[in-house]
Amino acid sequence: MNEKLINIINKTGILTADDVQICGQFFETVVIPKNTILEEQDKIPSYLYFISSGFVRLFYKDENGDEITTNLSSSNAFIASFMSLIHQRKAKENVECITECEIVKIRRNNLLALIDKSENFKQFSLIIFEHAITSTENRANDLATLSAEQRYKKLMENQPEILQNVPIQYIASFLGMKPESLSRIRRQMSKS
Amino acid sequence: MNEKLINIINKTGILTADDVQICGQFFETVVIPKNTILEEQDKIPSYLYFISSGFVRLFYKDENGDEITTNLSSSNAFIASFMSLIHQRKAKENVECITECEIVKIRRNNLLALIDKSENFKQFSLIIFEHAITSTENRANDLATLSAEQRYKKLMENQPEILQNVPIQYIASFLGMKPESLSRIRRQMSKS
DNA sequence: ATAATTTCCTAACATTTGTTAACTGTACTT
DNA sequence: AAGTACAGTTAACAAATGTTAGGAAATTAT
Repeated sequence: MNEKLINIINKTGILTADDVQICGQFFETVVIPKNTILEEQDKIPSYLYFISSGFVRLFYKDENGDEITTNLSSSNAFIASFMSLIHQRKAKENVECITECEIVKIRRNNLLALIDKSENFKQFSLIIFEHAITSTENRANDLATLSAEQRYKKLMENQPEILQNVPIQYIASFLGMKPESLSRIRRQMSKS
Repeated sequence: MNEKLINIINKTGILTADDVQICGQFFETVVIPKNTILEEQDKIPSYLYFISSGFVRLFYKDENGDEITTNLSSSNAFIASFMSLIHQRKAKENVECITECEIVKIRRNNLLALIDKSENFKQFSLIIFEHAITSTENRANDLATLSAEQRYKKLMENQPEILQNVPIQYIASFLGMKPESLSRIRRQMSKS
């Protein structure tokens, strides 16, 4: 199985070597070209994804056709249209590879089987899920309490690799501002 | 058991009459005075709450001691510090009754027992959980894409009862703006 | 009931962010 | 290679929101 995924799993300390062995049967590693849509808005998603390398975003198209980026993730993160994946509902968002990515994926039914089989894996998947929710909560609270500049600075500190590899327009959308505003903020910061 | 809770349960069509019967043993109805903290930030929460009547908020104190309201709920909604309740972790937020409330609550261990016993109840609790997550996602997306005035109008349309019963300062915080800004928006809207 | 405290509103002003439009550079097509 | 589209930047201006300060109204405490 993918080495980075194994590392992440071991870091949690939840899964035994046997558990990891079993997992390996269900995870599949694939290389995905830049700009590929992995899961599509309004369709029922099939996979949970682990990003071994590369950059992935979640986004939805609003009523005006504008793309709203709701999540930016990179190496060692799990990503999916979580709620829709679990409930087998139409996804509210697209999952897209921004760069070429090495992706480790597991089908929903296999994921559920693992969860059902192993208490450890149930715990592990809960943690993945919790990360996703925490990240949404943090985005909401940051948008509610921080200025555009503060939000950008926070992203710089927490996920600097994003700034180097993700188009500015996606970053601006994720941070809840217009690309022109983000441009201005970057320029002003580079002055002082 | 509480009638409103039974109605909500029946609406989903998931639980049988027997299921509801069993639930009744674990849910407890209480009347809570105004301004009571049900669960406290940085402590491990114990209960899942159903609001039979009244208004409840989630809020956290930030590093400056400012209170940030992250959720405003009223009758027929479930509320809790969900992730912390499930994982038995310190809560990131307080759960507070804004008005006098009739609350139906269930202890975490009983909730887990029900989930474990009944596939139906597992499904039901997943739906409760999904609502909570969807509401956080919507808050984030609204904060990212709508102006302060648009956010207020949307709240007016979706939860008008909130405006009559929740202090303006909490509403402003929930909507990610200063109370003075909300005041101005309300005044300007009342003019035209 | 009165006083004290808190909430809400108002207004003037400052700051931030959005809008529009033009321009540059880059990537993609043919 | 030329042409076209797209992404990012810049600047001037407009609009929205924050800040500060003061006062009115409501709530709570004495």
